[in-house]
Amino acid sequence: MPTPPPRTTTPPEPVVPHADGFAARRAATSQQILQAAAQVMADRGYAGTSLDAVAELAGVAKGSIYNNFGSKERLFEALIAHTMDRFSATLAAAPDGRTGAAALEAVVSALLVEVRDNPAGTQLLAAELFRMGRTWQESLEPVRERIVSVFREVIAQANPAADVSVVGPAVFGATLIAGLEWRTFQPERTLPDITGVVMGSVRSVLEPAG
Amino acid sequence: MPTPPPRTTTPPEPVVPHADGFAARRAATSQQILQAAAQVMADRGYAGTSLDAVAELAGVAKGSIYNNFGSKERLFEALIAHTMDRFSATLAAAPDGRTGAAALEAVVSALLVEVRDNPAGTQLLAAELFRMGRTWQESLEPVRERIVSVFREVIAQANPAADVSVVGPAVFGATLIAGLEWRTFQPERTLPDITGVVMGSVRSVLEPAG
DNA sequence: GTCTATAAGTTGATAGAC
DNA sequence: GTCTATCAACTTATAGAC
Repeated sequence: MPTPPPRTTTPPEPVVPHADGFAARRAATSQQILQAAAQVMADRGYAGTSLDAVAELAGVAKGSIYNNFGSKERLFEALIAHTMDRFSATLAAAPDGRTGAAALEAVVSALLVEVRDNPAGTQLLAAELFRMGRTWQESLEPVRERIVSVFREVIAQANPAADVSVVGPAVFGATLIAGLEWRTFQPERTLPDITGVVMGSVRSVLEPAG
Repeated sequence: MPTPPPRTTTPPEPVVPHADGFAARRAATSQQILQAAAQVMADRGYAGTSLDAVAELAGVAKGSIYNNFGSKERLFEALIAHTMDRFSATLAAAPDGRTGAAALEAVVSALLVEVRDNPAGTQLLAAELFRMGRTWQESLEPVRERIVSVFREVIAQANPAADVSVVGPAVFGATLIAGLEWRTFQPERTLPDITGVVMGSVRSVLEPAG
């Protein structure tokens, strides 16, 4: 019986069994936890949110949060990142080739849509974004920057003379606060209606200084 | 955020001062506590703030907080009320007989001054004002209303055709967010400078719709 | 100023899914 | 056989009492 020739290549990697199934299961519970965390944290804030509440709402055990995220802080950071990816992608894609006033209107409208359709994410951002203390500044600053930069850039393109470092945040703030007012107190009004009013309020950013 | 154990005794009455000397002492302690609470809560939020930290920063014993305010929640409510009285009084008084664009500019400038000179109060408002859950809505809604109403009224006076229920919040948001950006990232710029840029951004609210 | 009751973050050990 | 979710115990921080 001839012996097999010596190996000339490295042995095949021990294929991880059921890799896809495990990953899918893990992703599913992570999503449940993130969704629950968004709801609870939007209402109570980071410090006010207990992992017991998140676990109960998500329908998982508290230990699962640690399996998936490692700590409360990292869960929060993942939630911020997740929410921000949504926001940034939506806002950045909104102009979609448009320029000038049409581009700004698309961004304003996109933010209003997020305020309307993603209340938990919007509230989380609004509430935590303004915490300027050292505590969260490092993790939240890039988030704020990504959002504001979309406004800055679309305004700069439409009106190169604009002082975008102040005007950008101003238009962002106008849209955000008007949107919160809309969703909370006048939900019967339509998106084009509110978009038009906000654009009418800030349209002078597209015009020469006066 | 540990929830307080159930009370076994009745809460201490918000003691009515017996004599003027005592009242003055009490008022001084209350002020110190309020000031410390504003600083800590602006950074950490309500739930993230421990009364130990407030007491230490204020230089008083923790028991003094209970003597003066009765509970953490009532301290927070007093802080909100105190901050709001400042804001409302300042904003409402800002027009000082002016009308039209000058009145709006005075209000915008007054809010920017508050953002610059009262950072703790501003941050506390910005962070807690947008918490829409049932938790604080009852105590914070009147606060939001008082601020926004100043903007609504001055705009309505200047331009009766304006849709103030949306435009008011929009101008408030524009000023607040631009002010935060100013204070945090461009503190070297002057108040008239920033006031001018914000007014330039929203000046169309004073003009007929277009 | 000190003490207590308690809530909530964290951590293995274990059962269960794939 | 691995990887994931669960549960109970541990540890710390803290609101409120005295």
